[in-house]
Amino acid sequence: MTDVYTTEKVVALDTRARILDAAGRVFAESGYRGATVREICRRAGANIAAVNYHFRDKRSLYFETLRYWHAVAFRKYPPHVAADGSRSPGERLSIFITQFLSRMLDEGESSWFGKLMAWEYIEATEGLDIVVEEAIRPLFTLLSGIVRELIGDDPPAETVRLCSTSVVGQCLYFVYARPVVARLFPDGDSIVGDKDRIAAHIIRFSLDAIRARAEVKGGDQL
Amino acid sequence: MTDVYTTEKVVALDTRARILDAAGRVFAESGYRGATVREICRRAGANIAAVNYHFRDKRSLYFETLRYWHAVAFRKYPPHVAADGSRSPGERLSIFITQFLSRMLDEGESSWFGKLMAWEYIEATEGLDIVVEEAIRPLFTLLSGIVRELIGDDPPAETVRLCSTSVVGQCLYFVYARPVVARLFPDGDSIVGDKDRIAAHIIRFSLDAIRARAEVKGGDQL
DNA sequence: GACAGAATAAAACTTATGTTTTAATTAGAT
DNA sequence: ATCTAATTAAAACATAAGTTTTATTCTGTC
Repeated sequence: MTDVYTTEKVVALDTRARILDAAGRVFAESGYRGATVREICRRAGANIAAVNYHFRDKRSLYFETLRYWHAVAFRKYPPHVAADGSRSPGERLSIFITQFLSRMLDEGESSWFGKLMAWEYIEATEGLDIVVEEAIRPLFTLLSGIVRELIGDDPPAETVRLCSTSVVGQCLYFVYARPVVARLFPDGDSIVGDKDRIAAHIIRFSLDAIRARAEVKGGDQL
Repeated sequence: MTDVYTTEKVVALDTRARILDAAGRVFAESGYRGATVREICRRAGANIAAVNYHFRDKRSLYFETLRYWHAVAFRKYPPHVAADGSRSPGERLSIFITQFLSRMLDEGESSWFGKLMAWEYIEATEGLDIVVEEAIRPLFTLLSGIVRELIGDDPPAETVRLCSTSVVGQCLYFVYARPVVARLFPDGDSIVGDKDRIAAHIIRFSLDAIRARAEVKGGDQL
């Protein structure tokens, strides 16, 4: 019976894996509400009933999708790179911002979880609590540490929170607002889609703002 | 016949106006897709068929709602206040940011159009082109002028664009990300909802970043 | 007071979508 | 080779939402 079970599982994984793959793609594109079970199954080459059979329902499929692609994304973009103590805080902020943008803007499946996360920001589902605790909070804590160090001299927690939020807000804007930005600057030289230029700007803008905070603090103390 | 017509119009406006009011509220709360005709009519105390009778369909009702509440919002928050030439660029940026946040975060109907605009950023409808041209572009142009003046010395258009975008991005983040921020900092002292503290932070962060850009430019020239 | 047209209301219709049922098929064990 | 359990497929079902139809009520005019 046990052997049978494993062998059967392999067969099941074929369809199950194809659905998880298609679900990652479709949920990333359209969000939870916008995605349809029919579209996921169509792309997976599976029958509609397969979602019920392998995952119970759309909601559970979504949770499984979050879990699965979270693992994939964090293998590709390990956050500890931005925590590398041998680098300066400024370098670490650069790495963080570049990685944070890549997570959401890259082509292909490595960015699916980042896109799911971006969707949760603006269209929260029941999965938000898990996403916050397992993905957003760790990243935000990492970012806060970098910001705290950049300001120096044990700044107030609220200052750190707000500056970190400004960094995240700028990044997310470039992910969400692409249709608007594309219309504002329809000429070809629009920055939309040029991840490197976007990253370079956010890094510079944020570093300047945070360092100014540090300088003022020093000035106050003199 | 003409007299009859005006009198009839008054009667029609009763229901029509109530629907327009309810539509502003519901579309602002839930966005175009999330809003339902049934809910709008329920709140308006009108029959479902009234939408078809007075506005043809949901899409046209939405366009009318945009048009109507756009006028209301710009009466309440005239953008020219942030263009007042007698004020310093820094003051004008403060006014712009405060107004921009108020447009979206205020209680009541004066913020409905701002919320509709915020929805268009993340869930574009066919109305986006109109919203961009009639509401977003004028504001962005105003903001760009302030930023250009803050940097000084005729900065590259792309620099102005990017810095302006950073300002807008920070503002919008605080509107969208409230569920996430509320979970990140569940303790009472969360900044969510404290519009004034949010505004003060964004003003400071942005002014510091933009002024740093100005200083470097000056430094380059020496 | 009766009539015409506008406005409202009730109900049905249509489509999209998640879910479930039931039948057919497939794979492995004996 | 046959049987059992797992898997897949087809179809039906249920619900929600936009739209439309039809009947009723209301308003102002003659």
